[in-house]
Amino acid sequence: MTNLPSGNSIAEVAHLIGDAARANMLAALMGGRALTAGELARHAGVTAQTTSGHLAKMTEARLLAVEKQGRHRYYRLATADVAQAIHALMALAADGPPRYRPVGPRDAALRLARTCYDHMAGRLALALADSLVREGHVLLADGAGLVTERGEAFFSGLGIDVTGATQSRRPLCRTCLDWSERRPHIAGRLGAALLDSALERGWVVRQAESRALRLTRAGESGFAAAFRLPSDWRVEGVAQ
Amino acid sequence: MTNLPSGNSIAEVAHLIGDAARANMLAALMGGRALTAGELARHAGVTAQTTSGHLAKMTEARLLAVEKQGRHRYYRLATADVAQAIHALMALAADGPPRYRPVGPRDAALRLARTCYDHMAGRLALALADSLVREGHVLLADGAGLVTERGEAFFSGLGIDVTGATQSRRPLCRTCLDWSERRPHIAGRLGAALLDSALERGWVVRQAESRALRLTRAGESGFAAAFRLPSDWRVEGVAQ
DNA sequence: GGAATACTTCGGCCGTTACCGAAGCGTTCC
DNA sequence: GGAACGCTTCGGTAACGGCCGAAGTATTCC
Repeated sequence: MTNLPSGNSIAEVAHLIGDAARANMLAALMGGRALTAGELARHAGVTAQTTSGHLAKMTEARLLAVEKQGRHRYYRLATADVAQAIHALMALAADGPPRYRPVGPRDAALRLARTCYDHMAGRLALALADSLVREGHVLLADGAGLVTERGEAFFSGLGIDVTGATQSRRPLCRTCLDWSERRPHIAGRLGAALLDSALERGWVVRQAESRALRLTRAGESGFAAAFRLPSDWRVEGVAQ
Repeated sequence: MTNLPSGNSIAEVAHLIGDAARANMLAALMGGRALTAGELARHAGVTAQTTSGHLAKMTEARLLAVEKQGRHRYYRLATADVAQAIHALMALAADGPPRYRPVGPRDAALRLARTCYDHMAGRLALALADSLVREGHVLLADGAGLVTERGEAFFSGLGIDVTGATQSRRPLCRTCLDWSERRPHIAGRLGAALLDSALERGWVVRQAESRALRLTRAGESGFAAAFRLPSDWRVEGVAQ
Protein backbone atom coordinates (compact mmCIF):
# COMPACT_ATOMS: atom_id res chain seq x y z
CA MET A 1 0.00 0.00 0.00
CA THR A 2 2.34 2.72 1.17
CA ASN A 3 5.56 2.53 -0.78
CA LEU A 4 8.01 3.85 1.76
CA PRO A 5 11.47 2.57 0.88
CA SER A 6 12.52 0.93 4.13
CA GLY A 7 11.70 0.78 7.80
CA ASN A 8 8.40 -0.46 6.52
CA SER A 9 8.90 -4.18 6.46
CA ILE A 10 9.53 -4.02 10.18
CA ALA A 11 5.95 -2.79 10.43
CA GLU A 12 4.76 -5.76 8.41
CA VAL A 13 6.48 -8.21 10.71
CA ALA A 14 5.25 -6.47 13.83
CA HIS A 15 1.77 -6.27 12.35
CA LEU A 16 1.74 -10.03 11.99
CA ILE A 17 2.77 -10.53 15.60
CA GLY A 18 0.43 -7.80 16.76
CA ASP A 19 -2.73 -9.85 16.67
CA ALA A 20 -3.97 -11.66 19.77
CA ALA A 21 -4.62 -14.96 18.03
CA ARG A 22 -1.30 -15.04 16.19
CA ALA A 23 0.61 -13.87 19.25
CA ASN A 24 -0.88 -16.72 21.26
CA MET A 25 0.18 -19.20 18.62
CA LEU A 26 3.70 -17.82 18.59
CA ALA A 27 3.83 -17.88 22.37
CA ALA A 28 2.78 -21.52 22.30
CA LEU A 29 5.51 -22.28 19.79
CA MET A 30 8.05 -20.66 22.11
CA GLY A 31 7.79 -23.96 23.94
CA GLY A 32 10.14 -25.25 21.24
CA ARG A 33 8.06 -28.11 19.95
CA ALA A 34 6.36 -28.18 16.57
CA LEU A 35 2.59 -28.08 16.98
CA THR A 36 -0.24 -29.00 14.63
CA ALA A 37 -2.65 -26.46 13.23
CA GLY A 38 -5.36 -27.86 15.46
CA GLU A 39 -3.32 -27.53 18.63
CA LEU A 40 -2.48 -23.97 17.70
CA ALA A 41 -6.15 -23.23 17.08
CA ARG A 42 -6.92 -24.38 20.61
CA HIS A 43 -4.11 -22.28 22.03
CA ALA A 44 -5.38 -19.23 20.19
CA GLY A 45 -9.02 -19.83 20.97
CA VAL A 46 -10.25 -19.47 17.39
CA THR A 47 -11.70 -21.88 14.86
CA ALA A 48 -9.69 -24.06 12.53
CA GLN A 49 -10.44 -22.00 9.44
CA THR A 50 -9.36 -18.78 11.10
CA THR A 51 -6.21 -20.48 12.29
CA SER A 52 -5.48 -21.72 8.82
CA GLY A 53 -5.44 -18.18 7.50
CA HIS A 54 -3.15 -16.98 10.25
CA LEU A 55 -0.71 -19.80 9.75
CA ALA A 56 -0.59 -19.22 6.02
CA LYS A 57 0.31 -15.58 6.55
CA MET A 58 2.99 -16.31 9.11
CA THR A 59 4.49 -19.03 6.97
CA GLU A 60 4.48 -16.77 3.93
CA ALA A 61 6.35 -14.17 5.98
CA ARG A 62 8.89 -16.81 7.07
CA LEU A 63 8.02 -16.52 10.72
CA LEU A 64 6.99 -20.16 10.75
CA ALA A 65 8.11 -23.30 8.99
CA VAL A 66 5.76 -26.16 8.16
CA GLU A 67 6.24 -29.86 7.85
CA LYS A 68 3.56 -32.07 6.42
CA GLN A 69 3.09 -35.39 8.11
CA GLY A 70 0.12 -37.41 6.98
CA ARG A 71 -2.97 -35.38 7.51
CA HIS A 72 -1.26 -33.21 10.09
CA ARG A 73 0.74 -30.09 9.54
CA TYR A 74 3.40 -29.34 12.08
CA TYR A 75 4.34 -25.72 12.54
CA ARG A 76 7.41 -24.40 14.34
CA LEU A 77 9.21 -21.08 14.62
CA ALA A 78 11.24 -20.70 11.45
CA THR A 79 14.50 -19.48 12.99
CA ALA A 80 16.09 -18.58 16.29
CA ASP A 81 15.79 -14.95 15.24
CA VAL A 82 12.02 -15.24 15.45
CA ALA A 83 12.25 -16.58 18.98
CA GLN A 84 14.65 -13.77 19.80
CA ALA A 85 12.24 -11.12 18.52
CA ILE A 86 9.31 -12.57 20.43
CA HIS A 87 11.43 -12.72 23.53
CA ALA A 88 12.32 -9.06 23.15
CA LEU A 89 8.65 -8.17 22.79
CA MET A 90 7.81 -10.21 25.89
CA ALA A 91 10.36 -8.20 27.82
CA LEU A 92 8.63 -5.02 26.68
CA ALA A 93 5.20 -6.34 27.53
CA ALA A 94 6.45 -7.25 31.00
CA ASP A 95 7.31 -3.60 31.66
CA GLY A 96 4.33 -1.57 30.65
CA PRO A 97 1.78 0.06 32.91
CA PRO A 98 1.40 -1.50 36.35
CA ARG A 99 -2.04 -2.92 35.70
CA TYR A 100 -2.98 -6.51 36.43
CA ARG A 101 -0.47 -9.05 35.27
CA PRO A 102 -0.20 -12.69 36.36
CA VAL A 103 3.29 -13.28 37.63
CA GLY A 104 4.74 -16.28 35.90
CA PRO A 105 3.35 -19.74 35.39
CA ARG A 106 1.10 -21.00 38.14
CA ASP A 107 1.84 -24.62 37.68
CA ALA A 108 4.53 -25.81 40.06
CA ALA A 109 5.87 -28.22 37.44
CA LEU A 110 6.35 -25.35 35.00
CA ARG A 111 8.20 -23.34 37.59
CA LEU A 112 10.54 -26.24 38.29
CA ALA A 113 11.56 -27.10 34.74
CA ARG A 114 10.21 -26.25 31.33
CA THR A 115 11.37 -25.49 27.83
CA CYS A 116 11.87 -21.96 26.54
CA TYR A 117 12.04 -22.28 22.76
CA ASP A 118 15.04 -24.60 22.50
CA HIS A 119 16.57 -24.49 25.95
CA MET A 120 15.59 -25.08 29.58
CA ALA A 121 14.01 -22.59 31.94
CA GLY A 122 12.73 -22.66 35.50
CA ARG A 123 14.46 -23.49 38.78
CA LEU A 124 16.48 -26.30 37.21
CA ALA A 125 17.90 -24.03 34.52
CA LEU A 126 18.79 -21.42 37.13
CA ALA A 127 20.57 -24.01 39.24
CA LEU A 128 22.55 -25.14 36.21
CA ALA A 129 23.48 -21.57 35.30
CA ASP A 130 24.57 -20.86 38.87
CA SER A 131 26.63 -24.03 38.88
CA LEU A 132 28.36 -23.27 35.60
CA VAL A 133 29.32 -19.83 36.84
CA ARG A 134 30.42 -21.08 40.25
CA GLU A 135 32.63 -23.78 38.73
CA GLY A 136 34.15 -21.33 36.27
CA HIS A 137 32.83 -23.00 33.16
CA VAL A 138 31.12 -19.95 31.78
CA LEU A 139 31.41 -16.24 32.45
CA LEU A 140 28.19 -14.29 32.53
CA ALA A 141 27.82 -10.55 32.52
CA ASP A 142 24.38 -9.12 32.02
CA GLY A 143 23.02 -10.83 28.97
CA ALA A 144 26.32 -11.98 27.56
CA GLY A 145 28.10 -15.22 28.21
CA LEU A 146 31.36 -16.91 27.27
CA VAL A 147 32.64 -20.41 27.71
CA THR A 148 36.03 -20.63 29.45
CA GLU A 149 38.76 -23.10 28.52
CA ARG A 150 37.92 -25.03 31.64
CA GLY A 151 34.31 -24.97 30.46
CA GLU A 152 35.20 -26.27 27.01
CA ALA A 153 36.71 -29.34 28.58
CA PHE A 154 33.73 -29.75 30.88
CA PHE A 155 31.17 -29.55 28.09
CA SER A 156 33.28 -31.79 25.93
CA GLY A 157 33.00 -34.36 28.71
CA LEU A 158 29.23 -34.06 28.43
CA GLY A 159 29.47 -34.67 24.71
CA ILE A 160 28.87 -31.04 23.83
CA ASP A 161 31.28 -29.48 21.39
CA VAL A 162 31.69 -25.74 21.75
CA THR A 163 34.87 -25.22 19.78
CA GLY A 164 33.06 -24.28 16.59
CA ALA A 165 31.73 -21.29 18.47
CA THR A 166 32.78 -18.51 16.17
CA GLN A 167 31.60 -20.35 13.08
CA SER A 168 27.88 -19.90 13.48
CA ARG A 169 26.18 -16.53 13.62
CA ARG A 170 23.96 -17.95 16.33
CA PRO A 171 25.09 -16.88 19.80
CA LEU A 172 26.90 -19.64 21.57
CA CYS A 173 25.84 -18.49 24.93
CA ARG A 174 23.47 -15.76 25.84
CA THR A 175 21.21 -15.34 28.77
CA CYS A 176 17.48 -15.24 28.78
CA LEU A 177 15.44 -13.71 31.58
CA ASP A 178 13.59 -16.47 33.36
CA TRP A 179 9.90 -15.79 33.25
CA SER A 180 8.95 -17.22 36.61
CA GLU A 181 12.06 -16.37 38.58
CA ARG A 182 13.17 -13.12 36.98
CA ARG A 183 16.78 -14.23 36.93
CA PRO A 184 18.81 -15.08 33.83
CA HIS A 185 19.34 -18.63 32.65
CA ILE A 186 21.48 -19.91 29.81
CA ALA A 187 20.15 -19.73 26.28
CA GLY A 188 21.82 -19.56 22.89
CA ARG A 189 23.54 -22.48 21.25
CA LEU A 190 24.94 -23.70 24.55
CA GLY A 191 21.49 -23.65 26.14
CA ALA A 192 20.09 -25.65 23.26
CA ALA A 193 22.91 -28.18 23.49
CA LEU A 194 22.34 -28.61 27.23
CA LEU A 195 18.66 -29.37 26.67
CA ASP A 196 19.43 -31.81 23.87
CA SER A 197 21.98 -33.56 26.01
CA ALA A 198 19.63 -33.79 28.99
CA LEU A 199 16.85 -35.21 26.84
CA GLU A 200 19.18 -37.71 25.24
CA ARG A 201 20.39 -38.95 28.62
CA GLY A 202 16.82 -39.23 29.84
CA TRP A 203 17.45 -36.76 32.64
CA VAL A 204 14.36 -34.84 31.66
CA VAL A 205 11.43 -35.83 29.46
CA ARG A 206 8.96 -33.64 27.66
CA GLN A 207 5.39 -33.68 28.89
CA ALA A 208 2.50 -34.02 26.48
CA GLU A 209 0.49 -30.87 25.85
CA SER A 210 2.73 -28.72 27.99
CA ARG A 211 6.02 -26.91 28.07
CA ALA A 212 6.83 -28.60 31.35
CA LEU A 213 9.79 -30.95 31.63
CA ARG A 214 9.66 -33.86 34.06
CA LEU A 215 12.85 -34.48 35.98
CA THR A 216 13.52 -38.24 36.07
CA ARG A 217 15.22 -40.15 38.88
CA ALA A 218 18.24 -40.53 36.63
CA GLY A 219 18.21 -36.81 36.05
CA GLU A 220 17.88 -36.10 39.74
CA SER A 221 21.20 -37.76 40.48
CA GLY A 222 22.76 -37.08 37.08
CA PHE A 223 22.40 -33.32 37.26
CA ALA A 224 23.45 -33.22 40.89
CA ALA A 225 26.64 -35.16 40.17
CA ALA A 226 27.65 -33.61 36.87
CA PHE A 227 26.94 -30.04 37.89
CA ARG A 228 27.65 -30.33 41.65
CA LEU A 229 24.27 -28.84 42.45
CA PRO A 230 23.64 -27.74 46.03
CA SER A 231 21.07 -29.84 47.83
CA ASP A 232 18.61 -26.96 48.07
CA TRP A 233 18.46 -26.05 44.41
CA ARG A 234 14.73 -26.72 44.23
CA VAL A 235 13.90 -24.06 46.79
CA GLU A 236 12.51 -20.87 45.30
CA GLY A 237 14.14 -17.53 45.80
CA VAL A 238 17.59 -18.87 46.63
CA ALA A 239 20.11 -16.75 44.76
CA GLN A 240 23.38 -18.46 43.93
CA MET B 1 -11.71 -7.48 24.35
CA THR B 2 -10.34 -10.96 24.57
CA ASN B 3 -9.48 -11.74 28.13
CA LEU B 4 -6.76 -14.29 27.66
CA PRO B 5 -4.59 -14.33 30.75
CA SER B 6 -1.17 -13.76 29.23
CA GLY B 7 0.70 -13.82 25.96
CA ASN B 8 -1.74 -11.12 25.04
CA SER B 9 0.05 -7.98 26.00
CA ILE B 10 2.84 -8.98 23.67
CA ALA B 11 0.24 -8.64 20.93
CA GLU B 12 -0.61 -5.16 22.11
CA VAL B 13 2.99 -4.04 21.96
CA ALA B 14 3.54 -5.61 18.57
CA HIS B 15 0.30 -4.11 17.33
CA LEU B 16 1.60 -0.68 18.20
CA ILE B 17 4.82 -1.23 16.31
CA GLY B 18 2.97 -2.92 13.48
CA ASP B 19 1.79 0.23 11.79
CA ALA B 20 3.79 1.83 9.01
CA ALA B 21 3.59 5.37 10.40
CA ARG B 22 4.50 4.35 13.94
CA ALA B 23 7.24 2.03 12.77
CA ASN B 24 8.81 4.83 10.78
CA MET B 25 8.76 7.07 13.81
CA LEU B 26 10.39 4.40 15.93
CA ALA B 27 13.00 3.76 13.25
CA ALA B 28 13.81 7.47 13.20
CA LEU B 29 14.18 7.44 16.98
CA MET B 30 16.63 4.55 16.69
CA GLY B 31 19.09 7.32 15.76
CA GLY B 32 19.26 7.93 19.50
CA ARG B 33 18.29 11.58 19.54
CA ALA B 34 15.01 12.90 20.87
CA LEU B 35 12.87 14.30 18.06
CA THR B 36 9.93 16.70 18.08
CA ALA B 37 6.44 15.65 17.11
CA GLY B 38 6.76 17.65 13.91
CA GLU B 39 9.98 15.97 12.87
CA LEU B 40 8.45 12.60 13.52
CA ALA B 41 5.42 13.56 11.44
CA ARG B 42 7.73 14.30 8.52
CA HIS B 43 9.56 11.02 8.98
CA ALA B 44 6.30 9.12 9.00
CA GLY B 45 4.74 11.00 6.12
CA VAL B 46 1.48 11.82 7.89
CA THR B 47 -0.10 15.01 9.21
CA ALA B 48 0.55 16.52 12.60
CA GLN B 49 -2.79 15.51 14.05
CA THR B 50 -2.38 11.90 13.01
CA THR B 51 1.10 11.91 14.48
CA SER B 52 -0.19 13.30 17.73
CA GLY B 53 -2.51 10.35 18.13
CA HIS B 54 0.25 7.86 17.41
CA LEU B 55 2.64 9.47 19.84
CA ALA B 56 0.02 9.54 22.58
CA LYS B 57 -0.56 5.82 22.19
CA MET B 58 3.10 4.91 22.19
CA THR B 59 3.77 7.10 25.19
CA GLU B 60 0.83 5.59 27.04
CA ALA B 61 2.29 2.14 26.36
CA ARG B 62 5.69 3.28 27.64
CA LEU B 63 7.40 2.77 24.34
CA LEU B 64 8.27 6.45 24.23
CA ALA B 65 9.13 9.10 26.79
CA VAL B 66 8.28 12.77 26.31
CA GLU B 67 9.91 15.93 27.47
CA LYS B 68 8.23 19.27 27.11
CA GLN B 69 10.41 22.14 26.09
CA GLY B 70 8.66 25.38 25.31
CA ARG B 71 6.21 24.76 22.55
CA HIS B 72 8.08 21.66 21.43
CA ARG B 73 7.67 18.14 22.63
CA TYR B 74 10.69 15.94 22.42
CA TYR B 75 10.08 12.22 22.09
CA ARG B 76 12.63 9.45 22.57
CA LEU B 77 12.59 5.70 23.01
CA ALA B 78 11.64 5.07 26.62
CA THR B 79 14.20 2.37 27.42
CA ALA B 80 17.00 0.34 25.90
CA ASP B 81 14.60 -2.60 25.87
CA VAL B 82 12.49 -0.82 23.29
CA ALA B 83 15.52 -0.31 21.06
CA GLN B 84 16.40 -3.96 21.57
CA ALA B 85 12.96 -5.12 20.48
CA ILE B 86 12.96 -2.92 17.40
CA HIS B 87 16.39 -4.18 16.55
CA ALA B 88 15.20 -7.77 16.80
CA LEU B 89 12.28 -6.99 14.51
CA MET B 90 14.63 -5.33 12.03
CA ALA B 91 16.68 -8.51 11.95
CA LEU B 92 13.53 -10.46 11.09
CA ALA B 93 12.48 -7.99 8.44
CA ALA B 94 15.93 -8.26 6.89
CA ASP B 95 15.39 -11.98 6.33
CA GLY B 96 12.03 -12.38 4.76
CA PRO B 97 11.25 -13.08 1.13
CA PRO B 98 13.95 -12.04 -1.33
CA ARG B 99 12.02 -9.17 -2.83
CA TYR B 100 13.45 -5.70 -3.33
CA ARG B 101 15.36 -4.33 -0.41
CA PRO B 102 17.82 -1.44 -0.41
CA VAL B 103 21.10 -2.61 1.06
CA GLY B 104 22.19 -0.26 3.79
CA PRO B 105 22.46 3.50 3.86
CA ARG B 106 23.50 5.13 0.60
CA ASP B 107 25.17 8.12 2.11
CA ALA B 108 28.90 7.62 2.44
CA ALA B 109 28.96 9.65 5.64
CA LEU B 110 26.40 7.31 7.19
CA ARG B 111 28.44 4.29 6.21
CA LEU B 112 31.54 5.74 7.81
CA ALA B 113 30.12 6.69 11.19
CA ARG B 114 26.63 7.09 12.57
CA THR B 115 24.64 6.53 15.72
CA CYS B 116 22.63 3.39 16.33
CA TYR B 117 20.30 4.25 19.20
CA ASP B 118 22.90 5.09 21.85
CA HIS B 119 26.12 3.76 20.40
CA MET B 120 28.22 4.07 17.24
CA ALA B 121 27.82 2.13 14.03
CA GLY B 122 29.50 2.12 10.64
CA ARG B 123 33.11 1.57 9.60
CA LEU B 124 34.44 3.46 12.60
CA ALA B 125 32.52 1.31 15.07
CA LEU B 126 33.73 -1.84 13.33
CA ALA B 127 37.33 -0.66 13.48
CA LEU B 128 36.95 0.03 17.20
CA ALA B 129 35.40 -3.38 17.82
CA ASP B 130 38.17 -5.09 15.87
CA SER B 131 40.76 -3.17 17.82
CA LEU B 132 39.26 -4.00 21.20
CA VAL B 133 39.22 -7.68 20.32
CA ARG B 134 42.74 -7.65 18.85
CA GLU B 135 44.17 -5.91 21.92
CA GLY B 136 42.41 -8.32 24.24
CA HIS B 137 40.19 -5.75 25.90
CA VAL B 138 36.94 -7.50 25.15
CA LEU B 139 36.01 -11.01 24.16
CA LEU B 140 33.29 -11.38 21.58
CA ALA B 141 31.51 -14.57 20.63
CA ASP B 142 28.45 -14.36 18.47
CA GLY B 143 26.32 -11.68 19.97
CA ALA B 144 27.79 -11.83 23.42
CA GLY B 145 30.69 -9.85 24.79
CA LEU B 146 32.73 -9.58 27.96
CA VAL B 147 35.29 -7.07 29.18
CA THR B 148 38.60 -8.61 30.26
CA GLU B 149 40.67 -7.42 33.23
CA ARG B 150 43.07 -5.87 30.77
CA GLY B 151 40.07 -4.17 29.20
CA GLU B 152 38.83 -2.80 32.50
CA ALA B 153 42.10 -1.00 32.95
CA PHE B 154 42.03 0.27 29.38
CA PHE B 155 38.51 1.65 29.63
CA SER B 156 39.27 3.12 33.00
CA GLY B 157 42.08 5.05 31.30
CA LEU B 158 39.48 6.43 28.91
CA GLY B 159 37.36 7.52 31.83
CA ILE B 160 34.89 4.69 31.38
CA ASP B 161 34.05 2.71 34.47
CA VAL B 162 32.97 -0.84 33.82
CA THR B 163 33.27 -2.25 37.29
CA GLY B 164 29.63 -1.65 38.19
CA ALA B 165 28.81 -4.10 35.44
CA THR B 166 26.72 -6.58 37.32
CA GLN B 167 24.67 -3.88 39.03
CA SER B 168 22.56 -2.81 36.11
CA ARG B 169 20.23 -5.13 34.26
CA ARG B 170 21.35 -3.43 31.10
CA PRO B 171 23.93 -5.57 29.26
CA LEU B 172 27.40 -4.19 29.64
CA CYS B 173 28.51 -5.37 26.29
CA ARG B 174 26.56 -6.91 23.54
CA THR B 175 26.98 -6.83 19.84
CA CYS B 176 24.69 -5.35 17.28
CA LEU B 177 24.71 -6.31 13.63
CA ASP B 178 25.96 -3.39 11.59
CA TRP B 179 23.35 -2.42 9.07
CA SER B 180 25.66 -1.29 6.30
CA GLU B 181 28.50 -3.73 6.83
CA ARG B 182 26.72 -6.82 8.13
CA ARG B 183 29.34 -7.35 10.80
CA PRO B 184 28.83 -6.91 14.54
CA HIS B 185 29.85 -3.77 16.37
CA ILE B 186 29.78 -3.06 20.09
CA ALA B 187 26.50 -2.05 21.69
CA GLY B 188 25.15 -2.33 25.22
CA ARG B 189 26.31 -0.16 28.07
CA LEU B 190 29.90 -0.26 26.89
CA GLY B 191 28.87 0.88 23.42
CA ALA B 192 26.92 3.75 24.89
CA ALA B 193 29.84 4.76 27.09
CA LEU B 194 32.19 4.73 24.10
CA LEU B 195 29.91 7.07 22.17
CA ASP B 196 29.53 9.40 25.14
CA SER B 197 33.25 9.50 25.64
CA ALA B 198 33.93 10.19 21.97
CA LEU B 199 31.39 13.01 21.90
CA GLU B 200 32.78 14.52 25.07
CA ARG B 201 36.32 14.53 23.70
CA GLY B 202 35.08 16.09 20.47
CA TRP B 203 36.33 13.15 18.44
CA VAL B 204 32.98 12.92 16.70
CA VAL B 205 30.13 15.41 16.49
CA ARG B 206 26.49 14.82 15.73
CA GLN B 207 25.16 16.15 12.44
CA ALA B 208 21.92 18.09 12.27
CA GLU B 209 18.94 16.24 10.82
CA SER B 210 20.86 13.02 10.39
CA ARG B 211 22.16 10.00 12.22
CA ALA B 212 25.59 10.61 10.73
CA LEU B 213 28.55 11.40 12.96
CA ARG B 214 31.33 13.62 11.66
CA LEU B 215 34.84 12.50 12.53
CA THR B 216 36.89 15.53 13.61
CA ARG B 217 40.63 16.04 13.08
CA ALA B 218 41.09 15.47 16.79
CA GLY B 219 39.10 12.27 16.50
CA GLU B 220 41.13 11.15 13.52
CA SER B 221 44.32 11.08 15.53
CA GLY B 222 42.68 10.42 18.89
CA PHE B 223 41.01 7.18 17.84
CA ALA B 224 44.07 6.02 15.93
CA ALA B 225 46.31 6.51 18.94
CA ALA B 226 44.03 5.28 21.71
CA PHE B 227 42.80 2.22 19.84
CA ARG B 228 45.89 1.54 17.68
CA LEU B 229 43.77 1.53 14.56
CA PRO B 230 45.36 0.19 11.37
CA SER B 231 45.89 2.85 8.73
CA ASP B 232 43.36 1.28 6.36
CA TRP B 233 40.41 1.17 8.73
CA ARG B 234 38.31 3.38 6.46
CA VAL B 235 38.43 0.94 3.60
CA GLU B 236 35.24 -1.03 3.14
CA GLY B 237 35.18 -4.79 3.28
CA VAL B 238 38.38 -5.22 5.26
CA ALA B 239 37.74 -7.85 7.90
CA GLN B 240 39.90 -7.53 11.01
C1' DG C 1 -16.04 -48.81 -0.22
C1' DG C 2 -17.69 -45.30 3.57
C1' DA C 3 -17.01 -42.54 7.68
C1' DA C 4 -14.16 -39.76 10.46
C1' DT C 5 -10.39 -36.56 10.88
C1' DA C 6 -7.28 -32.59 9.63
C1' DC C 7 -6.93 -28.86 7.22
C1' DT C 8 -8.06 -25.32 3.49
C1' DT C 9 -10.87 -22.07 0.58
C1' DC C 10 -14.70 -18.99 -0.12
C1' DG C 11 -18.02 -15.38 1.04
C1' DG C 12 -20.03 -12.14 3.84
C1' DC C 13 -20.41 -9.64 8.20
C1' DC C 14 -18.74 -6.27 11.41
C1' DG C 15 -15.49 -4.10 14.63
C1' DT C 16 -11.15 -1.40 14.84
C1' DT C 17 -8.55 2.16 13.52
C1' DA C 18 -5.71 5.15 10.50
C1' DC C 19 -6.54 9.22 8.22
C1' DC C 20 -7.54 14.15 7.45
C1' DG C 21 -10.20 18.79 7.94
C1' DA C 22 -11.55 21.98 11.20
C1' DA C 23 -11.16 24.02 15.40
C1' DG C 24 -8.95 24.79 19.97
C1' DC C 25 -5.17 25.44 23.30
C1' DG C 26 -0.54 27.08 24.82
C1' DT C 27 4.00 29.28 23.64
C1' DT C 28 6.98 32.40 21.31
C1' DC C 29 8.15 36.32 18.54
C1' DC C 30 7.60 41.21 17.15
C1' DG D 1 -1.58 43.53 21.84
C1' DG D 2 -1.61 40.37 17.45
C1' DA D 3 0.37 36.97 14.42
C1' DA D 4 2.86 32.80 13.73
C1' DC D 5 3.97 28.34 15.30
C1' DG D 6 3.63 23.62 17.54
C1' DC D 7 0.78 20.51 19.07
C1' DT D 8 -3.72 18.47 20.51
C1' DT D 9 -8.80 17.28 20.40
C1' DC D 10 -12.98 16.23 17.89
C1' DG D 11 -15.86 14.26 14.25
C1' DG D 12 -16.73 11.78 10.19
C1' DT D 13 -15.15 8.68 6.54
C1' DA D 14 -13.14 4.80 4.46
C1' DA D 15 -10.72 0.60 4.46
C1' DC D 16 -8.26 -3.09 6.31
C1' DG D 17 -8.67 -7.40 8.39
C1' DG D 18 -10.30 -10.86 11.81
C1' DC D 19 -14.01 -13.83 12.46
C1' DC D 20 -17.18 -17.71 11.50
C1' DG D 21 -20.46 -20.84 8.60
C1' DA D 22 -20.53 -23.61 4.75
C1' DA D 23 -18.41 -26.25 1.51
C1' DG D 24 -14.30 -28.55 -0.53
C1' DT D 25 -9.80 -31.38 -0.60
C1' DA D 26 -6.56 -34.66 1.43
C1' DT D 27 -5.52 -38.52 4.49
C1' DT D 28 -6.43 -42.23 7.67
C1' DC D 29 -9.13 -45.79 9.88
C1' DC D 30 -12.33 -49.75 9.66
